[in-house]
Amino acid sequence: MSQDIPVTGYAILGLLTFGDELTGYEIKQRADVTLRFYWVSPAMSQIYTELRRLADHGLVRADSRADGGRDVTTYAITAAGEDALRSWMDETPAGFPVLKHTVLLRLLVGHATEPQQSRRMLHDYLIELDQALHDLSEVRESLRGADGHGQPFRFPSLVADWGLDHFAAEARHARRALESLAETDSETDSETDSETGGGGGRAAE
Amino acid sequence: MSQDIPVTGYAILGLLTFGDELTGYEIKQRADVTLRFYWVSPAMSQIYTELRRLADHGLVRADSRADGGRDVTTYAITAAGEDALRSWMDETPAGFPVLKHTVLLRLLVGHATEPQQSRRMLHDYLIELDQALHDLSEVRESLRGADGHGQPFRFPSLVADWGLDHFAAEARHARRALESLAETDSETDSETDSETGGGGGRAAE
DNA sequence: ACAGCCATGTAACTCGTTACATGATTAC
DNA sequence: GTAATCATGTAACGAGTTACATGGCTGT
Repeated sequence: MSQDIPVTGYAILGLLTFGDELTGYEIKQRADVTLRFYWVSPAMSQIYTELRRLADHGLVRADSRADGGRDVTTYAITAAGEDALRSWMDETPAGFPVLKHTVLLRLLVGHATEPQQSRRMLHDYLIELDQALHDLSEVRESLRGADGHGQPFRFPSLVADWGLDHFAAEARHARRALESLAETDSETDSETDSETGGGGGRAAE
Repeated sequence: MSQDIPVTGYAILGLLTFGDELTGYEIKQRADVTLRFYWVSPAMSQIYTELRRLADHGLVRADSRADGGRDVTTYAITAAGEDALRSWMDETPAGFPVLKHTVLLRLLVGHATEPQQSRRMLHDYLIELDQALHDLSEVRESLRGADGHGQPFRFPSLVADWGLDHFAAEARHARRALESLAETDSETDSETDSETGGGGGRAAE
């Protein structure tokens, strides 16, 4: 029946379970602050496409009203939508997370360029991680006060904490890799040297 | 010039920097054991498509020879391919990793179904993580002996260690979330006098 | 003999993106 | 008045998937 809904559709459906009626535009904004960390932030056009599909399936109810001179459409999840979401969660396996980690992909073939390029990349990544940690922290703070047991933001808080830890771990890994590459660098001039470089590592920055 | 190559193309190019000439089939196998953890494991058809494109751009050299009754084509990276890979790594920003984490997506909207469903999902995820950790450990072990400074598997080892830590962290997060959900559960029946479904089974680990 | 792996492709299709187009409201 | 934000779409396209098709080689 409603088997042919892509995951992003369920993600949007999920955003609508938090109570409010939202416009496509607002859904995009919510996705930008939360969904983007664990899934993706779909393009506007994709959101409208998906909302159309969900409406066709009766999973959301579209309310168009003229707000002044423009037509604004808000969307709310229907009972059928809640059913569909639940059966998706209960019956289809979640599947293993997919990581499209360009930083790791490049590090994997680090021998294809100068080590300093890998270090630069890791350094850039650390800066971006800092930003992500900052953004996600703000989200997490905004959930406080309603993150208790039966409260509305219990699950989002759980997920935000997971995400914060994840980014912190990424930063640790990036720093560790940087240290390791710093050793490589100071050894570079001494040509092929097979002994383990535990000794005189130099401070990076 | 060669601007229009998707990341997967560079990933394949990267696999070819480790020395051997590979067939499309072999590239798929290598991708299945390494790339899949940090990028994706492309479908066979995608690999052949990409190899065609890389060959058209002169970034790989295709060697077709008749091996018995069948035509087997092996691919090797060219000097132009090495240049292209290096300038991609040096000149284009890596970008923030994209995480398509269906488990977290579902946990985010955990209020849309029974808590036990979220727990089941996390439990399943832990099992899959175990498998991933096992698989990646084997890869990591296979790199030992050539993971030193100037050695061929230095970077893959760095990345494998990163990945192992990443999966270990994921397992920690999943367990923490499970504990948190277990609390929720035990509070649920004492608070409201709703009927308790199954006889108070408490399995934990 | 038959299953399973090796090996290579084509075709149809879907998700999602970028670019383009439109227009109204709000803030400076 | 003009820039930013709100709001909604269409069109072209690209990456990647599944399904299909083919056939040789290898081990039992």
